[in-house]
Amino acid sequence: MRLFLVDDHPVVRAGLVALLSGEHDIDVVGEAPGGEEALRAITVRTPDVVLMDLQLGDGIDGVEATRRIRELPSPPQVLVLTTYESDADIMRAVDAGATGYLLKACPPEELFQGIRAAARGETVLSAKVATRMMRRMRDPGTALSAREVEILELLASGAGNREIARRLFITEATVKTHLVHVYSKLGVDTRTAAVTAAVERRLIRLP
Amino acid sequence: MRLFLVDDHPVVRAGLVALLSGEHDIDVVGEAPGGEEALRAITVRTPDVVLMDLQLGDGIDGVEATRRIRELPSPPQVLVLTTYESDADIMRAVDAGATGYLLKACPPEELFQGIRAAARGETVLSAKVATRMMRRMRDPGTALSAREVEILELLASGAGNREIARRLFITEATVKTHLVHVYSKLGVDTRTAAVTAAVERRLIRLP
DNA sequence: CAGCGGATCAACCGATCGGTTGATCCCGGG
DNA sequence: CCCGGGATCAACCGATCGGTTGATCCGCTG
Repeated sequence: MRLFLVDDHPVVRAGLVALLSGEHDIDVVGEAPGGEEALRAITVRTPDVVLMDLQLGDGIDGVEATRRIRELPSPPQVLVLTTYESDADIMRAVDAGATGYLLKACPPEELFQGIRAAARGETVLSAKVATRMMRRMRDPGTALSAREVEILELLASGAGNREIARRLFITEATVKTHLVHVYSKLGVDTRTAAVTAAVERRLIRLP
Repeated sequence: MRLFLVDDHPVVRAGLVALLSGEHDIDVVGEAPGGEEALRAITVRTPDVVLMDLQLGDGIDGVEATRRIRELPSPPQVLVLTTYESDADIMRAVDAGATGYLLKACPPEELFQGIRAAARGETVLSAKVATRMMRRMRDPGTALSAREVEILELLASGAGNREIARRLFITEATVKTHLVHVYSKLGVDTRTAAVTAAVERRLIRLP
């Protein structure tokens, strides 16, 4: 099974290579520190699975890299391996076409099995990630939509309604409508309280 | 030279061991995923240098672990190796007794040299970290007063000016004056942006 | 197909916020 | 003793926000 690594930290790439050297059915056929380099290399190394970090320093981020990889002809599976478990990160990664979402805190054996499962095209999620997704499914009444989470992230950056509208290519009226829903679902009535509630519930993550 | 690793991610520990195996003057004499385990192990492994991550999952964080290690009799040097370069993290780590502060994004060779320098008791800083510290020294006018931090904490709870005034037994006018100063010092112009800036700088902590 | 929920937009209005100017009080250092 | 800085308060005003009502469009599901 051919595996390609994408992570901006040399230490992590070296660690993955070292850990995977004991798994003889998994061959690391290449690695890259950023999304652009990965896209170029993947077309010639033809991996079965790409192990992708979401935070990639400068250049495109892991979500955008995942999206472009999945748009290639006969693309490899993309398995996200990252530190954070916010709804915003998970939803975006899945939307971009990721086959799975594992946390770096997971034990190595779970990582190995995840890579093999991803190669078979199976969806693989860390226990904590799966729990979060399940809770979202069970009570969709209180779960925020993807759009509402986008609003929250811009809210957390300190943007006003006009700025949010501009960045999402919608009108202020729509932003306000979303905000009313967000406030209602989080049980708050100010933008600041919404941000702190969202951070505490791990809906979003402060950079 | 005897080195001890503290990092909650098995992948990172394996990576460091793999990278350092090529440096024959550096012996990894132990490793731990958390601060408590590290403290117990260090007393018997007697390393010269401890390589410390700041984010350690559950339990005490890297700063607190560093402080306790430096309180041991004839303690090892502690070299911080972490992902972030926020002013607050740097200041807190240095205050806790860290010998140096390196970023995980740095090239491995810089890491090797840093470990050797730390073993000699020299202070070692990543270039970006050194730049931030210099700017911090030159511009101390951004320190918030105790009262302003109190205001920020109530701000983060989502309280309006009236509520803040009531809880601090002052008038709304005074709250507004404090807010103007807080905005100015943090370089923002909305309450929400002030909260996120304050959280990132660790001036306040979300519950 | 009918209906539901999500996303979009509009208009209105009172409440709150952000910015400005100016003032008093008190403490501690030069 | 005077000065600076922090904390306190006041009044004003334009901008923004929060709440409400109502509407259209689209995709999914029973």
